[in-house]
Amino acid sequence: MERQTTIKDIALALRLSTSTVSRALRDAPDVGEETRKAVKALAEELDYQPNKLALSLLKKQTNTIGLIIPNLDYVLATMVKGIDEVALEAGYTVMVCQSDESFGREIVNTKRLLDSLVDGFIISVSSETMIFDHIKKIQQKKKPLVLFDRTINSITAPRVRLDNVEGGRIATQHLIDQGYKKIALLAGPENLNISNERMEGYLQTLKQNKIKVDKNLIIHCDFNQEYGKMAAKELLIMKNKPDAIFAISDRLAFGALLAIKETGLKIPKDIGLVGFNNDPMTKLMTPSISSVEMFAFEIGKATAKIFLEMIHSETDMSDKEIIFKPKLFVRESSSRI
Amino acid sequence: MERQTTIKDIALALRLSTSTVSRALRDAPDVGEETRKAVKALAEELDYQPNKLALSLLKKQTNTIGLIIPNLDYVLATMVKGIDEVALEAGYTVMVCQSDESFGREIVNTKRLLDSLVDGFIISVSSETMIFDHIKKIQQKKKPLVLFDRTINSITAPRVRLDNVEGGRIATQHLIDQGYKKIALLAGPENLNISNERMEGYLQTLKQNKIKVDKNLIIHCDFNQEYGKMAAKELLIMKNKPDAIFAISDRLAFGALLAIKETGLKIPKDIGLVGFNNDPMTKLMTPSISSVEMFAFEIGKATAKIFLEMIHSETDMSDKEIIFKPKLFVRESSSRI
DNA sequence: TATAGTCATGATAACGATGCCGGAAAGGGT
DNA sequence: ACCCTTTCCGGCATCGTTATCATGACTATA
Repeated sequence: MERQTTIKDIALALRLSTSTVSRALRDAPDVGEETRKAVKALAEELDYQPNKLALSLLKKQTNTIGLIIPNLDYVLATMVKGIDEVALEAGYTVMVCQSDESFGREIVNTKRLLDSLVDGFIISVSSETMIFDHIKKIQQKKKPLVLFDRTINSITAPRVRLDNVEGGRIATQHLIDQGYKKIALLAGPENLNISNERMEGYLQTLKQNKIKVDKNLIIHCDFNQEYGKMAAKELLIMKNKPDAIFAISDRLAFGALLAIKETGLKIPKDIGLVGFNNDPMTKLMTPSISSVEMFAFEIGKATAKIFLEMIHSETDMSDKEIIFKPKLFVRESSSRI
Repeated sequence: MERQTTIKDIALALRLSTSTVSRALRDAPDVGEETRKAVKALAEELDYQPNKLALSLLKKQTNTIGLIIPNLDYVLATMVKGIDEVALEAGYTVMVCQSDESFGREIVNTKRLLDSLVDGFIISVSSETMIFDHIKKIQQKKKPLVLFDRTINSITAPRVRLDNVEGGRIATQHLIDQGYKKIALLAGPENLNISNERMEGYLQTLKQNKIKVDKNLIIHCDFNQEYGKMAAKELLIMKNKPDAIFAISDRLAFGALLAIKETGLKIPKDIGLVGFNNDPMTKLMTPSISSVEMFAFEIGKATAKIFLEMIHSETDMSDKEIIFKPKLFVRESSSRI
């Protein structure tokens, strides 16, 4: 690890004070023209890079964003890309930490990032997280915080998310419009907002269409193909089995697709299927799977923008909420008419 | 942004010097037992956290790893997870930067991370990268550097990767064993190591089996389903069209699968298909796709371990190379016998 | 009793940069 | 000849922490 050239080296070489060198490099007004040129020339020659640590220590600002996410699946990876793009543009670096859907890991990550003195946090909580003390701690320390995708109602902070209820509605209504009568719901973990909201949309739509809710047709499971497959199997061996499945995520839908194929049922004739996220893979399956687009990249960008706004302006934004409207992409798996 | 409690606050409150407080907190030997207790108690009460910036500035060490990757697809996300796990364990935080397969972005990211004074770099290059000055600069600054997955031969640094030639061999040999005669290759970008190595394995195996290489059956394209589909279509409308396709990545294989389906050819009867990466999705396709497992998680962990070794030991490791052996998972898309 | 040796603590410099203040030199106006 | 303003630059403190050296009080030893 080579010693970096510092402002002091330049000062010494040119018989100037460090103050003057510092000013020259920053194009401060009160520096002689020749001095400035000499300093810049030497800085260039010695490949001088200002030491960010020293600056951060002084300014109490690291230009770093702590990003905590539960995993790196298609949707989150896309959101991260959006966040990254905006942050980079604004001169911020993003520290990504995966909680791996574990409450414990999320706490460790939060602590780590707090210790590293990130300027603020962007968080999407793990599915296990039901206690939010670690997040409250961030706010106690008055660090900017933005929640996205999987938001939390009991925390007052700006949030960016999809209108999941609406997503549940359009998916369910579409299935009903296609003539499906007994629509099952493959839901996510029980305490997860996004899952419950999509379920809410599902329930609302059933009621609006005067379809009785059958609780047996609602199954919760973790976001994982295997679980999705098992859960779908459970549904398909019931006496009163569904003629359509609305999966709260595409991963679950992929699992369901496998389960359906194994039972020999025909899609979309015998049974319909709609997923959520509009994963590019949905197009590639046979049959292709209808899915609800959630504009992950845009959500990521909007999140980063709000974060930056929060950092740069003094106004309270804690009640700001940006909600994206979902859009259904109809494909073979649910096109019966 | 609330003022953090510092060592000075504690010193002032207890009428001690900062030196003593510092020693007490670090369990240094020459501190009175009572003093130590008092300091620790107060530190606890005030929720004191040592300022990492100050420490880093002093120690010239940030406990941070700069990770540069071309994207966050399944394989890389899995590798990142492996790296993250090992790094976290060792007290390091990973700064992930996506180059998005762009040479320019890769350079910007490198510069950023260098400026942020990360302790070292772990890099998998973008497919555009053919000039390595930015990477050489890292080495000039004597920062530890480990290359993984997409490594570079002209740079002397420890590397962790798959035996891609072997991967190409086992995939190709498998297709030959299944009775396929005219095996096409869906290759990646022209200057990408991993793609060329897999191609090398393909070529070797054809020669060993006395099969003449038909250059028309080798098509290069970017890692993207759409391109994969287009390239496969090109192959399938040829007069002398192939009876099997070996795709250098599963994404390309997914595209190829679509193309094949559209032509109405039967898999695996009329045409065989083998992919690379063993993406979980390969199991879910219809038909399921045979694929070469590359042990991404293990590669990630091994990479991080080497990095840590490099940081902690003084011995030169620049010729260290860890090579994982691939394993073929045979599925429906190539099981003809 | 003089000397050396422990023990607990304090003072100071340092890491690399910036911000504020003050001062010398030069120029301009009366 | 005097004062006032610019212009340009150096000195010092500061950010939070640790390392090194210094100091003072007490104890043990000959």
